[in-house]
Amino acid sequence: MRPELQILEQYVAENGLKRTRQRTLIAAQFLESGGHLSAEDLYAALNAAGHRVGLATVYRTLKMLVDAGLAQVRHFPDGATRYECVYGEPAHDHLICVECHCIIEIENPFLDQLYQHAFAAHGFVASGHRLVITGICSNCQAGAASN
Amino acid sequence: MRPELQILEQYVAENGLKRTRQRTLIAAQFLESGGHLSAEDLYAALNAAGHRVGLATVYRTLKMLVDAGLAQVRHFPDGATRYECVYGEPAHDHLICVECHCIIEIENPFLDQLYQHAFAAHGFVASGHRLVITGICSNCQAGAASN
DNA sequence: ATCACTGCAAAGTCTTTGCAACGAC
DNA sequence: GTCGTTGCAAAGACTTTGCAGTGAT
Repeated sequence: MRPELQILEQYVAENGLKRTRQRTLIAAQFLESGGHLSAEDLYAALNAAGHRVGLATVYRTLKMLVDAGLAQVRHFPDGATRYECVYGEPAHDHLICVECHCIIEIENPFLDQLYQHAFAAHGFVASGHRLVITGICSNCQAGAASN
Repeated sequence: MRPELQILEQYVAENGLKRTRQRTLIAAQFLESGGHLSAEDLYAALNAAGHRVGLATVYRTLKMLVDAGLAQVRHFPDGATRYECVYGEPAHDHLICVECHCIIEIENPFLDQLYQHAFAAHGFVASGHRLVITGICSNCQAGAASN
C-alpha cells in the first residue's frame, strides 16, 4: 500500500473518522494521478472508472486530504483550483504552457537566495511560496514549427 | 492627468468606445489605490466615496483595463481575485504576510536565471511568471514579540 | 445502536450576461 | 438619432451546506 494511504488511515483513526469506500477511492485516484487535479476532474475520473461518488464527497475528501497534510490547494493563473500531492514531495514550482496547458514541475535552485533577498530588502521572513512560470513547452515549440 | 488615463482615453477612442463618467471614476479610483484591489473592493470604495456605480460595471471596466494593458488579473493563494496596475511598472512579485495579510511588492533579481533554468532543464520558453512568497512581515514580527 | 458519512439538492459566493433605459458622440 | 453603456436582476460557474438515509465500528 502506498505510504500516503497509511498516513490517511492514521489520520482517520486518530480523528474518530471512518474509513469508507469513497474516501479510499478518492484518495487512491488522487494519488494515482499525481495531483494537479480539480475536484471536477477527480469526480469525472472516478465516475468514468465506474465508481459512483458524489461531487460533494470529492470536495469534502479533498479538504480532508489537505487537513491530513497529503494535499494542497493551488489557485492557478487561469483561475482554476487544483489540488496537488505534497507527501514526501520536494518543494517544486510549475511551468505552464499557454498552448497546451500542460503543467511541468520544476525545481527552483534560487529559492534560498530569494528568501534571503526578501528578508534583506523588506525584513520579511518567508515561510512558503508559490511560483508559476508561463510560456511555451518544448512540445508546442516543435508543433508550432510544423503548423 | 495621469499618463494611464491618457492611455485609457486613447484605447477608448481607438476602439469606438465611449468615455463615460463611470469608466473615468473606476479607472481613477483603481489607479489611485495602486492596484491590488478586488472588484468588490473597488465597488465599495467608489460607493463609499458617494459615486454610484454598479458592480457589474466595475467588472466590465476592469476587464477593459486589462485589455487596454493597464491592469492585470491576479489570483492570490487565498483564492481571491485582485487586479493590479501594470502600466510602467517594473515586473515585480509579492510578499504576503500571513498575519496581517499585507502585500509587499518585491523585485526578483533571479528572474533571468530562473527563465534560463526552465529552458535548460525542460526546453521551456518562459514568457511570464507569477510569484508569491508567504511569511511574516517585519511589522508583524515586531508585533508578535510584544504580544 | 451509534454516530459519522454519503448523495442529492438547495444555498452561497463570485462573476458574467440579458435587457430596457440612458448617455456620449 | 445611433449605438455603446449602465444598472439591475437573472443566470452561470464553482464550492459548501442541510438533511434524511446509509454504512462503519
